[in-house]
Amino acid sequence: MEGIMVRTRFAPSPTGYLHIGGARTALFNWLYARNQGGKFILRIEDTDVERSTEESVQAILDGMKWLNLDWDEGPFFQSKRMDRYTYFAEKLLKEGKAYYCYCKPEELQERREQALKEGKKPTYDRRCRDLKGPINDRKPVIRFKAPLEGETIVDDIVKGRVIFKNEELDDLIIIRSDGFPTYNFAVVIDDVDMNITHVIRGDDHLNNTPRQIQIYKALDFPIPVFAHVPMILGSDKTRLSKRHGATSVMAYKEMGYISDALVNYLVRLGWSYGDQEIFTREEMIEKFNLENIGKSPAVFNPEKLLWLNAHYIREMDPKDLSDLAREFFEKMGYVVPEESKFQKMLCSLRQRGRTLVEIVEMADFYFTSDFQYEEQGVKKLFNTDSLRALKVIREKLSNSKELSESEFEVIVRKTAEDLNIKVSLVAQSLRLAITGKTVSPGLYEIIEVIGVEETIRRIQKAIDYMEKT
RNA sequence: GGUCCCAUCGUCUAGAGGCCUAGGACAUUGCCCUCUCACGGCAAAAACGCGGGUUCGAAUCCCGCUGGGACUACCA
Repeated sequence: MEGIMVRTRFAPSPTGYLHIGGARTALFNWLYARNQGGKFILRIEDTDVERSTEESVQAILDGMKWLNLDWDEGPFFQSKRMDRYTYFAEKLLKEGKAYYCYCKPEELQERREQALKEGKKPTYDRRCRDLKGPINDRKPVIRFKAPLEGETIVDDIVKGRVIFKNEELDDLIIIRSDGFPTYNFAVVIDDVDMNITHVIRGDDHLNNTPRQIQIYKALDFPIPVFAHVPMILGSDKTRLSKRHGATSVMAYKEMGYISDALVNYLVRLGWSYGDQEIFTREEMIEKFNLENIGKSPAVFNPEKLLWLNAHYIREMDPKDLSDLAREFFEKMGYVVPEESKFQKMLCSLRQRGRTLVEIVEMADFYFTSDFQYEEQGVKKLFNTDSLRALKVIREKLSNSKELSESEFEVIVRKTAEDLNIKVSLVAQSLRLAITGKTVSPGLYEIIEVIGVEETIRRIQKAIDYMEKT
C-alpha cells in the first residue's frame, strides 16, 4: 500500500438518522483518511427505494456536520449510478459468471423454510443456474455464480485471516427484478469506481466479505484492505438500539452534548492509545491507526460520555461555550445578556453542569429574582443570626457601586467574624437569599455577575421575608 | 440449525511468554479541600469465563467447553 493514496468511505443507507454506531464507523474512516493524508468519501446507499428517504439523507448529513466529519468527495448516491451496476451485471452475464433466475420470492421463502424444517441449509438451490432460456414471463433477477469449491480468504486488519469455505457461499442476487442492485453487488462496484483502498465497517459485514471478494475476482478488480470493527452494544450486551436510550447522534446535540466530547467518547470505543482518554482532534488524527482497534464488541456507557462532556464543557474556550449555549438559553425564553456577562455566567455554571441543558436548568436565578426560597433551606438557614448578618451585609454593600469577587468575600468573612457567626451560615443564608437555593455556583462569582444593586435588592427581599415570618 | 466473530474489574480498556503482587479511566465508597454543590487531590473495593495442553515460566501460544454477538432477504 506504500505510496498509494488512501481512500476511505462512509456509506450509510438513508433509512433513519445517523446513529451512534454509524457515527463511530464514519469517525474511524475519517480519522484513518486524515491520518494517512488520504481522502474520505461519503456515499449514500439508497438502493432500497422502499426504505430510503430524503429526510434521512439530510439527517445523516446534519449529523456528520455536527460531528465535524468533513468529506472530500460526495455525497454520491447509488440511485444515480444505476447504469454502472447494469453494465457490470451484464458483463458478468455475458461472461457466464451470472445468470437469470425466475424463482418467485414466495417460492424461495417456502423452500427456505422447508429446508430449515428438514434440518438442511436454507440456501438457494441454484435451480436456475443452468437454464437455457426464460422459463416464464416473470421479470427475472440476476444471480452471481458463486464458486462451488475452494475457499475465500479475508485478510482482515482487525480480525486477522478469516477463511470461508466456498461451498458455504450461495448464488446471491446481484440485480433485483426491479432492476436495482443489491447491497453486496453495489458496494463492490462503488468501492471500485471510487477507488476505495480501505474498507472500514462494522463486523456485521464480515460474513458478506467473501461474497464481495468473489465479485471482485469475477470482475478482475483489485481487492481493498478490509478492517471489520466490532459492534457497539447496549447495556444488556445486545446490539445497541433505541430501547437502550438515545442512539441518534443529533439527539445528543439536543441534550446539550458537545460534539467533540461525543467524538472523543466514540474514538475510545473499540480503539485505544495506551492509557490516554482525552484526545484533541489533532491528537486523534495523529495517533489513530487500524492496528489498535480492538477485536471485541464494546458496551456503550452513557456515564462515561457524560463525564467526558462535563470535561469538555469545563475546559473549552468561554467564547465557544457561549456560542453553543446561546440557543439553549434562548429556547428557555431567557434574554441572553451581553457577551462578557454571559461568559461570566457560564463560567460560574460550567463547574457543575455536565450538559448545556443542565447548565440552563441551573441558571434561573440569573434571569429572575422572582423565585421561591427552598423550603429546607429556609428552615435551616433563615434565623435570627443570619438575619443580623444579612442586615449588616446590606449596609456594607450600599456603600459601593461595584465589587470584585474577593472584595465581596472579605465583606462576608468580616461580617461573620464581627458577629461571631459561622461563615458557612452567613454564606449559605446569603446564597438562599440571592438564588433561592442551597446549591449554586460560587457565591462571589454570582454577585459579580448580577451586580451590587441587584444583590442588595435580593438581600432586602430576604430580610423582608424573614421579618414577616 | 449452519457459517463466522468475540471473551481482562459493573463498563471502556492497557497487556504482543518472565517487567503482572495485572496498570489507567468511568461508575461506586471513604478521606482531604471548601460558602453549598461540584471540580480537584488522596485512598479503597473491583477482573484474566472453565478445562486441558505447550513451556523452566501463560492473561498472553494451541485445543476443547461454556457464554455472548453477527450473518444466514429481490435490507443494508
